[in-house]
Amino acid sequence: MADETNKKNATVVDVARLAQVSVATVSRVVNGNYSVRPSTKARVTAAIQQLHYVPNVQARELNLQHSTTIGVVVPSLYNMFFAEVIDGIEGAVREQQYSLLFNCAKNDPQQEMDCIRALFARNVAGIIVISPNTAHIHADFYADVVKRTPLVFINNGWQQIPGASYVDNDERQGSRAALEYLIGLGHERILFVRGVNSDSYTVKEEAYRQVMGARGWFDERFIVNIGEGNSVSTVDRTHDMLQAAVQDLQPTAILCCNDLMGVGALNACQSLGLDVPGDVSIMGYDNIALSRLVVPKLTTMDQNMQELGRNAVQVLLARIKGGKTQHITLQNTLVDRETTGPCKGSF
Amino acid sequence: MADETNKKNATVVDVARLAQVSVATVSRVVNGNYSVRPSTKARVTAAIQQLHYVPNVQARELNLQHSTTIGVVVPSLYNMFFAEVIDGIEGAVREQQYSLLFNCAKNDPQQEMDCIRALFARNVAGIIVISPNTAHIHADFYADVVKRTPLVFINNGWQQIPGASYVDNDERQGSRAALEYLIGLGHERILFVRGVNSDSYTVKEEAYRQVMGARGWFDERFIVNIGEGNSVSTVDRTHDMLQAAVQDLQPTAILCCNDLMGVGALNACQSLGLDVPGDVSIMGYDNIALSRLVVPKLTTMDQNMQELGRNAVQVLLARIKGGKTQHITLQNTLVDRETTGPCKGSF
DNA sequence: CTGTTAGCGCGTTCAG
DNA sequence: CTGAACGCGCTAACAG
Repeated sequence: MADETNKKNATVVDVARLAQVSVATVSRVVNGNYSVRPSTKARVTAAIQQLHYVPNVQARELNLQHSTTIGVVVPSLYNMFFAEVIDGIEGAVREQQYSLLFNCAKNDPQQEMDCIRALFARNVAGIIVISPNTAHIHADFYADVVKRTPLVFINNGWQQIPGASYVDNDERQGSRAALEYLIGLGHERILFVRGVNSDSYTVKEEAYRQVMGARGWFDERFIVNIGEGNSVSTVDRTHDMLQAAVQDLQPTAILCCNDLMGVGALNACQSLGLDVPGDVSIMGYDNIALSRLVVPKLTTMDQNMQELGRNAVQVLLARIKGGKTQHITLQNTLVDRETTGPCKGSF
Repeated sequence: MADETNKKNATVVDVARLAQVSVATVSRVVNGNYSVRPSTKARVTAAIQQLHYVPNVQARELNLQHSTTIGVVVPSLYNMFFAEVIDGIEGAVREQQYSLLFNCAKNDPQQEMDCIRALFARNVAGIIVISPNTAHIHADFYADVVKRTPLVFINNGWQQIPGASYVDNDERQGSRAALEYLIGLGHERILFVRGVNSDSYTVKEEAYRQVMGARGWFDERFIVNIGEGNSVSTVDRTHDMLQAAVQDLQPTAILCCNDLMGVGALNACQSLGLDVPGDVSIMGYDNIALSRLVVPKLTTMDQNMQELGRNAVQVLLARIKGGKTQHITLQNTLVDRETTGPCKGSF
């Protein structure tokens, strides 16, 4: 009822005055770290209620010299992969009572650096960078960042920065597993579809060369590079480029570096009138929601994005609290759905 | 060279000491709001460089009594709709040199309120809530929020909170336009697909009833409710439920309340061996990336998510700077792609 | 043009 | 158990 229509938010001083105590006492009941006589505690609590008092975290952090905000930088929001990783991060961050400062670099190295700098100024306790563009950023830059604040990279295979932590997937092993699975189904003519501008494509291609080469099946022409691999247009470009490749090379299976390409491959086969998986088997990589939305549902390798995010938070927080840097590697697991099946021989 | 390996970040005091000036002078060159003799300015600048000094925004804001952080609350990240709106928000926020505190309510009203409270404690300058769950939250709650901080709702049709701002799409008009388009193509037997737990479905259904009723074509059975409409499983559930409905009712066109349902409808028709758009036309709503990824590409109504986000930021900032609340309504425009075509009569 | 000082909101000594 | 005073990093007001 005695509702203060005062615009300004209440502070410890206001509460102290109303409760007839000192600001120190207010602080004590708010934080509950020192004993306070029950009767005065009650008075303070009442005052807090009445004033709708909420402690100012900024002021507290300034005083305590320690932040409870962590920053995250992501290259784009247009690949669900990132959205799902962020979802994992956000959940873990909230559980720990931290807050999340969100920045999107829009696939631009310059903006990526700007984001990091902005985060510094905000006095974050640590930073998580998803799929950083380290190929286009001075190595010194992140080396300097690490001197200032704990840093965790998610899915960065390009270069190691001493002092940073890493949470990755073992995409080399995952790619091998995918290929072995296809081979187990009887496939030999396996097309490999990759993109540009990400180290992960290269890692996967190496696995492909090795597995196929060991069996004497490797053929350079079976590697198709469809260019930019992380945008919406990736699907269409894959669709277009693969129609020709499939007709020329007559593969019985196609392994794609991500699900966007996987869907593009699926569309291409359907445009060609081929049955999937009757005539040709298709595998994606990532297991983003999209892979479950198409018909037939895409068989893929799960990059467990949620876990990527949760692990990154855990590693970061451990580091913030004085622990060491870590390098966690998760295993990709195969999600067997509807686009793969036994090889029926040539078609 | 003289690289201070000191863990602590440099402060104005450090810079002042090194440059042999007072802290006030440092502040002046940093903010450039008062004139400083070029020679001393140079000394200060040099010291800043040498110390890698970055102003502490938290401290500045505490002093200035005004925040440059805005908070955003989103119900989920698993519908690309939200990801794209956030993308718009993030871009606009950065342009204005503000930062974004990100919170995900995971479709839970309780968590939605917790997010808002956490934002208060962080002393945000204002808050944007996307598709709030006002149906399950005390009206008082948001009424109180507005007393403390500027608030903008994106896509909230449920209830008006005095003192809040709104950025919406005119989904009523958009739905009418969609129907008129279908009718112009010769369709009369138009199935309407909706979900639960969002006011937007009801708005669209009203438009459907009105447009169809005016022509004497309305039939209650042509309204199909597929339940939860914003999750990944929405597509599958629509797929399942629509197969029966399409066989029973023999529609020549299907209007869906969002693209997830649109894709489900497309899958259903294809499972039935029907040609889209030859046998039946399908329209989605939203124009999320997914609508461009399926084959054939989905005709849909564009909710211009980017603009939703950018407008929300603009409205919020205007309010923060002392302006009035606003209510902006955007128009949905039709995106004519490959799932709609002229009605060939019954099939 | 430059230096000194007060105070933003808070938690924590240190005295009582 | 409680209160007074200090300082976190910064900017604005006021002197010089």
